[in-house]
Amino acid sequence: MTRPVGIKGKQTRQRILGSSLKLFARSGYAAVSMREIAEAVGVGPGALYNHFATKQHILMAIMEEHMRALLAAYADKASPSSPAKNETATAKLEAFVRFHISYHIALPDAVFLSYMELRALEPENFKIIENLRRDYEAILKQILRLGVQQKQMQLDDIHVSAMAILAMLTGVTSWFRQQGRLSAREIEDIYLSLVMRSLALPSEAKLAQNLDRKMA
Amino acid sequence: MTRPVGIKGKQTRQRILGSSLKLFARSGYAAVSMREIAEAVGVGPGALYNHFATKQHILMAIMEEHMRALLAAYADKASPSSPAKNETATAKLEAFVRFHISYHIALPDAVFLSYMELRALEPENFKIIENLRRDYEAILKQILRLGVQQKQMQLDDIHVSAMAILAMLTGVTSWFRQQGRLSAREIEDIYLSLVMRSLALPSEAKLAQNLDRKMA
DNA sequence: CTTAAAAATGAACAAATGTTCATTTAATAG
DNA sequence: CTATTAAATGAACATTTGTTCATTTTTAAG
Repeated sequence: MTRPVGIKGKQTRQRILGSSLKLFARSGYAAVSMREIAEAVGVGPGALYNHFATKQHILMAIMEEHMRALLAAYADKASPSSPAKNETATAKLEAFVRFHISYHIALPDAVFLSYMELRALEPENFKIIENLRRDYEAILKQILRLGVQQKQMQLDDIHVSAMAILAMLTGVTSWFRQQGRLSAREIEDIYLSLVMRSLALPSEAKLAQNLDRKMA
Repeated sequence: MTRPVGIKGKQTRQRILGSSLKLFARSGYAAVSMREIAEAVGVGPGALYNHFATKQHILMAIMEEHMRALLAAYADKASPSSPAKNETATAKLEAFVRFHISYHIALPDAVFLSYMELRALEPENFKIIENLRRDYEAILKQILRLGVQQKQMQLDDIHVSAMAILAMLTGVTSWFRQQGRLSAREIEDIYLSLVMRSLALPSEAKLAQNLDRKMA
């Protein structure tokens, strides 16, 4: 028996991506062999090459599809619900934080992998993923810029603030466990509160203001 | 010629650790071969085994020494300058944030490695590093606990807040470049400001308060 | 100066690596 | 039903892997 009954090609492709994602996330790209992937899929080693030219192509497919899905999911969730132009920066930020946390909690492996294995990408692939990442970061930066412009937020540096907030939010995947003490919604609320306060206007956050003065 | 003149053993050990750190940080533990390390050190492959029993021992030595150095550096910097008991939680937090940022900016490779390659550690080694990491996290948690107790800070959850702040601070290593637009000190200030505001007392951060209400 | 320990060499080993390929089977279009 | 294509097999390939070891050289102690 060489080819199981009732199996179509596209299905196998998806199973390869799924198994690879799990294995790469657990052990790292370099530490996973094609034979391990094949075994996890339940297939011979050679079969993988009917769907992907090289191991690198598998990694790239996972990362690119994840980044595009992330951007598409945000576009879907943010745009149609209410016309973006009419929203305040604060409301947009809340939507962004909630989206980011819930999405990252739902797909921890893909997020973890896309962050950890950037260095395993060949230069041209790296550029593509890096650009998609920049597109996503640009969303938050734009919200912060709008918040400053609308005098709803105070911050010292758009870029650093965006990087700091994203690192904080994404970090949730490193400790969150599905059966843990807190629900996804509770974690969303806690992170949202931290982010909102960190950008509070100076006139309404006197403690922070005082600390700033003390530092100088 | 098999053994160069004027080379003592301890020097080679340090050069192995240094070269391995760079290579592991750049490409990942699994992607670096013992031959690459040997070549970087300027030595034959067999020589490595005069100093470390296995590749895993090299990784473990780097990580353990880094974590112990981190804890020792904090103890050195925080304790002797002023008796810890008399400091406010706010002052302690400022010291912690400044220490963390400056230390992580100074040693980005070691920090990056110790975070990224935890999964490359064998179970018993993992436990040891995880415990050292917990010791470090406990420092921040204790400061937050004190801040709440002294009514200088407001936060929803000690553990989540600590994880969020640490992720934010540590994230600096992923984008900071030594010759970049901002100096280390400027970055310290920006992060400090973000952290301080995120823990601002409710009475003094009405914007955040309002947002909290809106969420509920 | 002699001698034992420490350090370095580089060839060698078995195992594992990513990938290829001739072959066989299942699915599908005409 | 037939012919073609897509999918799967598993043995085979050349490299590369972590590690060992007999040997040689340097260091340092008595």
